[in-house]
Amino acid sequence: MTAQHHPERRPEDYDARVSPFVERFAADLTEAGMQRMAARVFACLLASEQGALSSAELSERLRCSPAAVSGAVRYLSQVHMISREREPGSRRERYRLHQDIWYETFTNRDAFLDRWTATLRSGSEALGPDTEAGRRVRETTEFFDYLKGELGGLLERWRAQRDATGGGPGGAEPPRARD
Amino acid sequence: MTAQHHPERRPEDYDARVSPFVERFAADLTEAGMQRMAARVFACLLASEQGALSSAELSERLRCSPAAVSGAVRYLSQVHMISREREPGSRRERYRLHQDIWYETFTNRDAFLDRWTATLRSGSEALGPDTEAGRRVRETTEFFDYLKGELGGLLERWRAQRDATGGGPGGAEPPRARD
DNA sequence: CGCTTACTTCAGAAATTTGTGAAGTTAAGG
DNA sequence: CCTTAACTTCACAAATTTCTGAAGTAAGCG
Repeated sequence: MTAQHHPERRPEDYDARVSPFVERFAADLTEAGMQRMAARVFACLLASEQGALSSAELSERLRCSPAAVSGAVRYLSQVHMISREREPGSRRERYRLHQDIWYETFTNRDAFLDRWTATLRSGSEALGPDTEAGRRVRETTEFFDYLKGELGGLLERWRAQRDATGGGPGGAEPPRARD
Repeated sequence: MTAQHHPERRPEDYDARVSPFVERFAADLTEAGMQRMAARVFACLLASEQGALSSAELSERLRCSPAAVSGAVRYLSQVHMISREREPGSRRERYRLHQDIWYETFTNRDAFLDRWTATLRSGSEALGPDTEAGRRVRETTEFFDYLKGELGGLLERWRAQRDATGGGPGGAEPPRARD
């Protein structure tokens, strides 16, 4: 019944060494506003050898019901942090972290920023151009606009830097096949 | 009973024009993980003429109990988004948005990033340097380190740009006295 | 074709968060 | 001093979130 097909570390290592990290990082994410189970699933995938696990593997490692996993992965794929793929010739589904997970995730934050700036713009109109409150809200709008504008470049630079470093000696990262 | 000492817009304007904005922006913040009442108080201060309100004013505008305001402002000052000041010769306290609120707020996010990178570093050790999971977690650590490093400069550049713009013609923003 | 596995959905129990009224504390002002 | 205003703290009620077991659906496999 246990999933030992992969050249992963021995299962007992998960509990002893990996689980504490998963739970701690999940707690960090939860504190920052993420749903708890979604955070646990995400952290568990991050710490998995392949960056992908099935529902059964997740519910075993996290000691929670398949139902809880189901809810969490639905959320995570809605916000584009994971993708779901079917193992061919099996009804087992695998939930996989996106390639370039942080690039993806932070890019999707644009949607948040757009909503916020829309709200703020309507607010600055309601307050009027000749009030201090209006000025403050306008400045806030400009801040988030600026942030949005900068974010893209920042992410690109990080990607470039990472790829440059990874290309050095030490064989850290084989240029991952796109599929 | 009503506070009409300030050259604010007429009180009825708050309900009709400002409150919808306050509630909408508060909802945006809540959706992003902020406590609801804290978000409402913050949004209300943002939309206030002076960037500062007393507990009574807040509980009137938000139609909530003084107790709820008390809890929210405690939280907001813990995370350094507002400061509390006493009006001299009065037992009325005012809660004031920090100057440079976004600069401050995002700078304080460093604490979050520090906690995350600490967790991630311990995780990459637990996973070991020769595993794909370890590599992934290490890359994540590096991403957040990079983010932290860039954030300071980004904020400085925004501040510089804003101050430059504000200094132009049109008298948009008098160089705010530090006190 | 049914059997079985793998996942999803749903109703509800449990836990957590949120906000209130009431009582308490502190300090201004007569 | 005593009164009163302004906030805080606390206990509890209400609302919300979170997770589970049970029942349902779909697809591989014999």
